[in-house]
Amino acid sequence: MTASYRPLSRKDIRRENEKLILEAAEKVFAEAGFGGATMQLIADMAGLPKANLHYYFPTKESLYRQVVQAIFLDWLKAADIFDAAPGPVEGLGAYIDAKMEISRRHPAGSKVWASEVMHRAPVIQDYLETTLMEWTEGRMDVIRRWIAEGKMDPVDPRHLLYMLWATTQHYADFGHQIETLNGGRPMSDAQWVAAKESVKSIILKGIGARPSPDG
Amino acid sequence: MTASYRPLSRKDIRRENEKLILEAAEKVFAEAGFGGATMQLIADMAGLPKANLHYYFPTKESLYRQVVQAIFLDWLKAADIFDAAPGPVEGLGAYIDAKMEISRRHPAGSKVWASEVMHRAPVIQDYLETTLMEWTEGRMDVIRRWIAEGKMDPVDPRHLLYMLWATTQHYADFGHQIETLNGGRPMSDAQWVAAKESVKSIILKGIGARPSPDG
DNA sequence: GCTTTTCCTGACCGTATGGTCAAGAAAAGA
DNA sequence: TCTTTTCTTGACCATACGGTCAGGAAAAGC
Repeated sequence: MTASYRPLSRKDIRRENEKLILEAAEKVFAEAGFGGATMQLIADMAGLPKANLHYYFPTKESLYRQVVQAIFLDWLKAADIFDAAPGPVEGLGAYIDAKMEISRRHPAGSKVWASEVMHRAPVIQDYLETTLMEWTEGRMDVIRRWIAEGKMDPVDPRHLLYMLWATTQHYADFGHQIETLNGGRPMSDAQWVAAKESVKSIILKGIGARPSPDG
Repeated sequence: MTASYRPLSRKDIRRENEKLILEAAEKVFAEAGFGGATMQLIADMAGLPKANLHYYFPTKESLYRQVVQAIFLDWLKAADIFDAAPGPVEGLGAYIDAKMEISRRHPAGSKVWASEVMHRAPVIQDYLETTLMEWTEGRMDVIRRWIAEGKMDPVDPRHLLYMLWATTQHYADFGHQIETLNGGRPMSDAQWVAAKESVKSIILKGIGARPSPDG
């Protein structure tokens, strides 16, 4: 019991407050956009005075930058499974599952990213040109290899990737529209399963993915 | 010659200025979001003094509302072809073509819509609940009919529609990302053709669309 | 020509926002 | 214990924004 009353160390305080602020900021940026978000709103949601935000993050833009960076790194991780897979059924299937899960659990992040890109990426253009470019080239190589090995039809790997991004992120970015068309109710567990299955089934069949013989 | 120097009538002036303002507003709202857009920016882009904007559109929100409404009506038109088609190959193929063309020619509108929905549709929620809901139900009926007639696989029509929206609008909403990944150059005519073909081919094959016998 | 209506616009106003600062509280270091 | 460093925060500031308004210009109506 006594241990839990030990005063927080400096490092703990900093880590905890930064996390609190970043989480609040992600929500507010997602709901209001960069221009519509205010430091006061973020402060209220984090339960801290506004001046305290400026102590940890000197400007609104620096706070926003860190939010976007965290999202981007999160997405890159989701694609690790891609490379190790023996073929498109396993690799793309798992990738779709992973990205759908992010859309479900982390919709605010997806919205912030979409907003940033739609506004011509003023903050993360360098990421697009370096990290994302390399990542995309690498994944296209994997797809081309699968095609060469006869594991799927010879589709354009670039547009396949765009379709994967578009379709999976749609469930986060347009979640409000989907909810409205669902009678005002959020998608149930069963509906999420159906969504994943629909997406996977149409895309995998659409590219003529053939299950690995040694799967 | 003399005719072209006739002073503009009141109706002409109004129509012309409103059009000028709406076009400028669409661009600015698309690039900066509702919160980031300023009446001054829109005025500058339209080449009019700010006070003149408030003469035609009393508030920023009323201007925004009209921009979003125009976009929505534009999209509804694009789906007329859907109903008349004998089957999914013609109907969905033409719909994909039409929406891809809008993404190419009218990307700002798509971005404004995306932004509005991402921010929980504060301005057009009623449209979602009425017009869009009815439109969606009607199109799902068409798809179900095609399925019943054996013209395509029994896929979930709802998620098929979401995939169509997501994929086609992605080329507008994420156009900047696509351009960056394309070496910083906008997609060429040939690349647009390839994009359309990729999307159509994967989706139509993915749903097992069978060409109409009497096509 | 005279009156009415519509259009135009520079100057102005209240407010909200991002950001600053000084002074104190609390932990760390010696 | 005394000093140093880090953290906290109410009060404050300059600016930019949405919106107003009065007074004039220009068509329309008669």
